[in-house]
Amino acid sequence: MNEKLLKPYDPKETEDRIYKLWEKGGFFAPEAHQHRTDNPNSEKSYTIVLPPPNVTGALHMGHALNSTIQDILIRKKRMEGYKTLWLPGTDHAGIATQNVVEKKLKKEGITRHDLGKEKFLEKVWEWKEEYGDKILGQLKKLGASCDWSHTRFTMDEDYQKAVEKAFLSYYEKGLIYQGERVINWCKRCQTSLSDLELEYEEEKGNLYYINYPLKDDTSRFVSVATTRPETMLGDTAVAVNPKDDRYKDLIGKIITLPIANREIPIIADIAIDKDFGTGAVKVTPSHSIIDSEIGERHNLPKLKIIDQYGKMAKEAGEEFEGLSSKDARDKVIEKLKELNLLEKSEEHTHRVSKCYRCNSVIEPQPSNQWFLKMKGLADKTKEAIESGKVMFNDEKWKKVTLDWLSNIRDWCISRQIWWGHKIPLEGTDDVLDTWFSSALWPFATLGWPNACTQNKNTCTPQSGTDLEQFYPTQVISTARDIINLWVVRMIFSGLEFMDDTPPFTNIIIHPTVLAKDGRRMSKSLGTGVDPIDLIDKYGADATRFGLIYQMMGNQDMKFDESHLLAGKKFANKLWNIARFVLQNANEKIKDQNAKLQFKMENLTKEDKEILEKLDAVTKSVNKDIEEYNFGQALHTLYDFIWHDFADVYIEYSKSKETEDVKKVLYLSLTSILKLLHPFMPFITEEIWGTVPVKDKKPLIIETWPI
RNA sequence: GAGCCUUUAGCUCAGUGGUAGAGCGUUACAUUGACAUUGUAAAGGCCGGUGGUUCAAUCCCACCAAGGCUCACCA
Repeated sequence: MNEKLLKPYDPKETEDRIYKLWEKGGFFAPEAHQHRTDNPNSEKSYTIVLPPPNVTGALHMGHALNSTIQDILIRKKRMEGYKTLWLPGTDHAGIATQNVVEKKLKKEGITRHDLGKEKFLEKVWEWKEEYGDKILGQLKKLGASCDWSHTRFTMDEDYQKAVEKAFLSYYEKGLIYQGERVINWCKRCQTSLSDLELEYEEEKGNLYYINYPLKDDTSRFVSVATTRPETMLGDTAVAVNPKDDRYKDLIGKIITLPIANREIPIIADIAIDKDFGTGAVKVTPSHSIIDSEIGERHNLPKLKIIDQYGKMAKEAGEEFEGLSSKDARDKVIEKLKELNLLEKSEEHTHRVSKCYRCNSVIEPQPSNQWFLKMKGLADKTKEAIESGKVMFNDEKWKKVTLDWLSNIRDWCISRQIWWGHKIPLEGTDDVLDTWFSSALWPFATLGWPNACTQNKNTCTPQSGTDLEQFYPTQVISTARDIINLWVVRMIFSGLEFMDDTPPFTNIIIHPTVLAKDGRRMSKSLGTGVDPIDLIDKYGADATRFGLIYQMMGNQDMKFDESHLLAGKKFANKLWNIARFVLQNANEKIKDQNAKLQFKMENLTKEDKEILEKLDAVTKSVNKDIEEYNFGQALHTLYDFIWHDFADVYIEYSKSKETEDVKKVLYLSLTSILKLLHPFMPFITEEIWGTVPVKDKKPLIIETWPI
């Protein structure tokens, strides 16, 4: 027996060594299957693109879980003889990365404006080099069998060309347009944001009821309810529902807007809910997206009274100019009280939209931006999902996604930040929404558009290119919070640019890893867990085990470290099982390779039972992995290995040292190692290295036992 | 406001129309023989609440409660 097995298993020493063995052997490359002679899958490719982590920070538990899921799939397919490619990379993450670099500079007392654009971008690139490599290094620690020679970054030179090409292609088709519209504006980041880049928080505030006097009869009022009285300075109408009997006679009448003393009309619009507030709404077309839509329908003038920093603008009136909106609000209320026009105020909880990157309150603003028309692209995407060309692992996401696509607005794709892809047209310094480039990930990473045949609107890949070999991919695995931001956009981008071929067939939305108390894991809450610490403490295999063992169904999981302890114990158990079996494997077995023959009639009841169970376990584990029930597969293996094989059969074998028993032990061990390898790749590879098999290959490229 | 999910042992979770299961934790006993990161055994649950369907409900249905998620232009 190999002397290694006589010592206890040491993950720290083993894991780095094994990982190097795999890398040196070139086993992560798609060609790793070529050593096989009899391989029915040799022509089939199996591709997964890693959701590129942002270069903002470090690996978190979600990455660890997601990478383990993808690694399980890739390792199994590799063992099955497929031409596998797991393509890694990182995302430049526009606003997020610009913000972290700005924060770092702030500690040194400088702003990006002090540095200037060019110098600032140099700093961001330095950051990217440091953190981009770091996070990929952490994936290696976890055992991720990515093909590192295919590593991509969303701002690689080729990738930038792909982004340019995609933009111009939309533009030439008339799908991208520029226009002045009210958009979501982050006054901290000084940029526009798409509807998806907002987060909502409940806030307690007040609902103020203000009396607006009629011009012709100053004794009559229309009472309007608002949470933001200061915006009345920009009102250009009051709107009521056309079916609201209370106001029918007032439609078309004129109101004298208090404080500003402007004349504004009372209009009728179906967007108004009769039952909320007073049923009459002040309309501020410049500072509310809904109001701007009402304004467009009625050709209302726009009055921009709040500037890009959230301060009152000149148009708000001299006495308000320069005030913060809070101060302006206080002042407006004071004035209304003086005028005796504040009818009442009541407590009101409402949802405030905030920037998903810096948490500042969003200030809707009219702004000249670029938009991508969504209707047609959304319809294509819906068709692909409805017809089953792309499938979610859980039906509920299908429904949610289709609903979202049915109510979609045009996508504001321009951002006023410095870090990102420049809009490839003259006359603008804007960059693109970071998700515009992420949307191209499944094909831009594979050589699109250079790998396409010439003179075609859609792409037919040239023979032999990565694009031809590895597109479409088979499965994408990601977190639920980026289904709309990313997954949907990849689908329509694939359909648009790759000849109606969706970028993947299956979508795995994995559980969210929560802290044990059910709260979100986050650094600022102090609830975060660093997967690298866990790997140090338990080993990568045990960390993977702990995560997958807890992943039953698609429920979010409250992360419990005790499962990692179970994984560590299990690794030890496996190590000792191997030690026992290999101590007992005699010379004869060593010569016979893994294909051991039995005479069934000679086997005992116990022999037959364990072999039958092994067969059943092999089949169910295979099926569970194919159906993405990873937790279930691991439970099955755990129970079989520990309780059926070790507790029962190994104990039995001690009293019955026949040739057949040794064969059964040996055969079971080799199958177990193979079945367990996708889940716990390091220890299984290490043990495999000591197993006496003829013409043995590393386990990572051995044959899957079914 | 609409939709969805969860509730089972101290903790994290499986599960089934007919005596309730795992891991971790706890308790007792066992140790030079693959493994104390072990083995054997034990304690521990009116399966969130109330009604209904059924011979029979933790499971199916309705309602309620608590917690969570997603979407939406309620000012």
